[in-house]
Amino acid sequence: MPRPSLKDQRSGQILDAYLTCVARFGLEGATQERIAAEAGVKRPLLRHYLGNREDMIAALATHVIAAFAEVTEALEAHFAATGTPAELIDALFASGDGHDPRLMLAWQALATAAQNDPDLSRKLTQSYAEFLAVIETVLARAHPGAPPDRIRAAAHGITACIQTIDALEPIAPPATWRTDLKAAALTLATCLGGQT
Amino acid sequence: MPRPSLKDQRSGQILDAYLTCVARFGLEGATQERIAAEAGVKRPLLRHYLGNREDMIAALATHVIAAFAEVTEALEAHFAATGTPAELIDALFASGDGHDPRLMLAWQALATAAQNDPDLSRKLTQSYAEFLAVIETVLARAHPGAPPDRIRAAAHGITACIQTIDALEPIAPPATWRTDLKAAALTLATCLGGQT
DNA sequence: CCGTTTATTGTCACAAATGACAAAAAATAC
DNA sequence: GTATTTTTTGTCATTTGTGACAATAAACGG
Repeated sequence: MPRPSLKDQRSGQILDAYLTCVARFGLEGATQERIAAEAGVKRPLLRHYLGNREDMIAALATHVIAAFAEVTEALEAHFAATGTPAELIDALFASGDGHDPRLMLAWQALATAAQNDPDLSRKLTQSYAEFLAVIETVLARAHPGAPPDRIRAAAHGITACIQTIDALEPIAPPATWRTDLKAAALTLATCLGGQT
Repeated sequence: MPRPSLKDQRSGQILDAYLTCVARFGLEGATQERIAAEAGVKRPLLRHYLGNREDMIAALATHVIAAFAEVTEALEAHFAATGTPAELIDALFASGDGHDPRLMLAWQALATAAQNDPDLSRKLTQSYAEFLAVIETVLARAHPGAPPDRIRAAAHGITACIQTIDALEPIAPPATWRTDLKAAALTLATCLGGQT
């Protein structure tokens, strides 16, 4: 019988290196040389496991969207039925926990490249919408009387704070910025009950 | 005497095309071919007016930071001494007004590339901080009793909403998202008075 | 008209990225 | 040990990006 396949393991390893490079250099800056160096393999292996450049981008998009969905599902599992918005915010802003800034940076890079790719654009929009939906669910449960408009707005604002945290990461922002963005998210989450 | 110099005009024209390409393809994806095509000039002109690749990036960074500062100063001139936070939010989210989504996208692209360029990183951080400061000034004037922490947090949240609007632009988000993000910013601006 | 300065175009060489294929090495079943 | 399949490496041509220089065209003052 054949030699045991390392396809899954190697593919994951290369995809992770790809993710790192995209987060650091952007989508066009993530050359095969850099990816191979980051992954610690020879360049032809990239083609062997993930295909040509187009295939690699598609694989990365699938990976990022899947990882995003995983985060979303984990949040839903933990907070959809129980837990306060404050706990949700705590979990979202817990640094290092299960949260990977590379994911959002790669998401942004893909979004930039999606301007001429309606299908990718649609997938990214959907993944973002699903994330929003979970936040809305938690907020709506904590504030039954709040109007849907306010719930939606708060969910968008909270998500924007999270997104901005990761987007600012490359310029090494002052530590207070992180605190302030978390506080802003918390304000949005708790202010729903304060004023109708 | 010499032929009249078009340096300023041409430089501006090329820089604008550069900005467009960076917003669409990212910093590494903005090749000289694309820039020249976008600007409607031959490629060697880029070198003639802006220098080599490194010079071009520096020129773009200067341009983006200057444009950002211009927006900041305009805001300060209009709202620092008078005007409500609600009017500020209205101005910030007025589409097409004087606001150019390419600017924020290029800012992000530069930020991504600034990971190995401490000087650029510092300049970007500073431009962002100055923008924040103006928002804080307006909020503090409207809510004299609010603690500085809350003011800072609100300013960060509002800025995050603006940043996210532009960052989502490439994927052509639903119209409600824009409305919701503006509503979130408005909530942050007005919620300061509601609860101490 | 002439000279000077600038704009504009053309062209070359060099480096980097990518795509594609061939070949060697390794591991497992039989 | 042999065959088979997979991994891994090596190497080529093609394309693209960049840098640098030369040459032409144009505008203005004298």
